[in-house]
Amino acid sequence: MTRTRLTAEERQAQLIAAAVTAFSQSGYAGTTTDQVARLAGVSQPYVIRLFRTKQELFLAAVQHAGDRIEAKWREAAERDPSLGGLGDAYGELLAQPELVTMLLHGFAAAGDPAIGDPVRACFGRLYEVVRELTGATATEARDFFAVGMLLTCLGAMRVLGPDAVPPQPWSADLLGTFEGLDKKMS
Amino acid sequence: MTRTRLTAEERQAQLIAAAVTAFSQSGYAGTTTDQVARLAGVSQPYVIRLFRTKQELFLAAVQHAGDRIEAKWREAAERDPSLGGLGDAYGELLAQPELVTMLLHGFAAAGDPAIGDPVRACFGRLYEVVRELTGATATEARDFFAVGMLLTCLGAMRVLGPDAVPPQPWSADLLGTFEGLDKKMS
DNA sequence: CACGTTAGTTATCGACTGATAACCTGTCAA
DNA sequence: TTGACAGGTTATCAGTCGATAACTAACGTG
Repeated sequence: MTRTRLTAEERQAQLIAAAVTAFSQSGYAGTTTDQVARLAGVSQPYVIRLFRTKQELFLAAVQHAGDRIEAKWREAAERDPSLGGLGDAYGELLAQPELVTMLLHGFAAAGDPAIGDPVRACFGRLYEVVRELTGATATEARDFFAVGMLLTCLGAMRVLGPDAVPPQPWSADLLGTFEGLDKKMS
Repeated sequence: MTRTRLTAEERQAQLIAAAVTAFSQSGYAGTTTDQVARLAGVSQPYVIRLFRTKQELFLAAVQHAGDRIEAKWREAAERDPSLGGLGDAYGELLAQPELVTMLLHGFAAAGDPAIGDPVRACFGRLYEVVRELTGATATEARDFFAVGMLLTCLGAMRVLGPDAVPPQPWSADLLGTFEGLDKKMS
C-alpha cells in the first residue's frame, strides 16, 4: 500500500470535503480535527498544518458549502430563473443535506464573532445571489429563505433526508404541504 | 456571606435557566457544565449530581425552552387566536432570543439520536399546539414556522436581536420585509 | 439535643483534543 | 549522484472536561 502523494492544494480540497461531512454531523465544537483527518486518510497534525487552526478549517468548510449552493443556484437559474426553479434545486440539495446542514452549523456557531462575521457574509451573498438571479422582491426572497431554513432545520432534525427517522403524524402533516415540490427526495 | 440553601427542585429550576442561557450561546458541545454551574453559583460536580449527565441537563434545557414558548403562545392565543397573534408573541420572544436559540441548538445537536428524539417530540408538540390554537391549515402553519425558523437563524447569526451586529445592505433589505410585524425589537 | 436526611463542597481522575516539534521520504532538477 | 524542497508522519504536551468519591454542613423532627 503506497501512500498516494497529493499536492497541498489537492489535499486541502479533499480535507475541506471531509470537513463538510464531519462538521455537518456534529457541528463545530462537537467535531474533532482527528475525525476530519481520518475521513481524508491523513494524520491529524497534518490537518492543522494545512489549515493552521480548527477554526480556519471550519470556516473553509462553511465557505465551500456556500460556494457549492451558490453554484447550484446559478446552474438552476440558467434553465429556470424563477424562485420555483431555485427551490427545486434546493430540494435536490436536501437529498444529500451535507451542504445545507453545514451552513446551519455555521449559523449555530456564529456566536463566536470570528465565525459569525464570515458566516453572515456567506449568507448575505446567497441572499443577494437569489435576488439577482430571480429578480424577486425582498418579500418574495424572504419567504423563499424562510421555507429553506425550515427545510434545513427539518433535515438537521432527521425529519427529512436520507437519515430521516420514521414519520410522526405531525411530520407527515407538515411534509405533506410540500407535495409537488419534492423531486428527488429519498 | 452565607450560602443560600435551596431545595433540590428550586436549584434544578435555577440550573435549567442557567443552562438555557449558556447552551443558547455556545451549543451542546461548546458549553461546559462548569459554565452552567458558575452561572448558577454552585459547583460543577453538583450540577452533574442533580442531572446525572450533561446530556440530561441539555435535554431539560430544551424541554424548558419548548414549554416556555408553548406557554407564550397559549397566552397570546387568549387575546388573539390567529397566526398573526402568535407571530407577534414570537417577535417578543426574539427580543430575548435565549429560548428560541436554545431550540435551534437542539436542532443542531439532533444528529445524536439520544438528543434527536426528544427534540423532534418538542418541535412536533409546538407544531400541533399552533394548529390547535389557531385552526390554521397545514400550509399556513408551515409558512408560519418557516418564517419563525428564518428569524431564529437570523437571531443566532446576530443579524437580529439584542446582540445584533451593525446592519449590512442585504440584512437591512431582508429585515425591512418585517416592517409592521416587529413590536418590541431592541 | 441527638440524629438522620438533604444540600452542597473539595479533591481528583481518566480520557480527550488542538497544537507544536522533530523527523522521515519521495520527487525532480542540475 | 546529490541535494533541496514539498508532502506527510510519529511523538508528545498542556489544557480541558465530564464524572466519581469522599467529605462537610445545615435543617427539621422526635
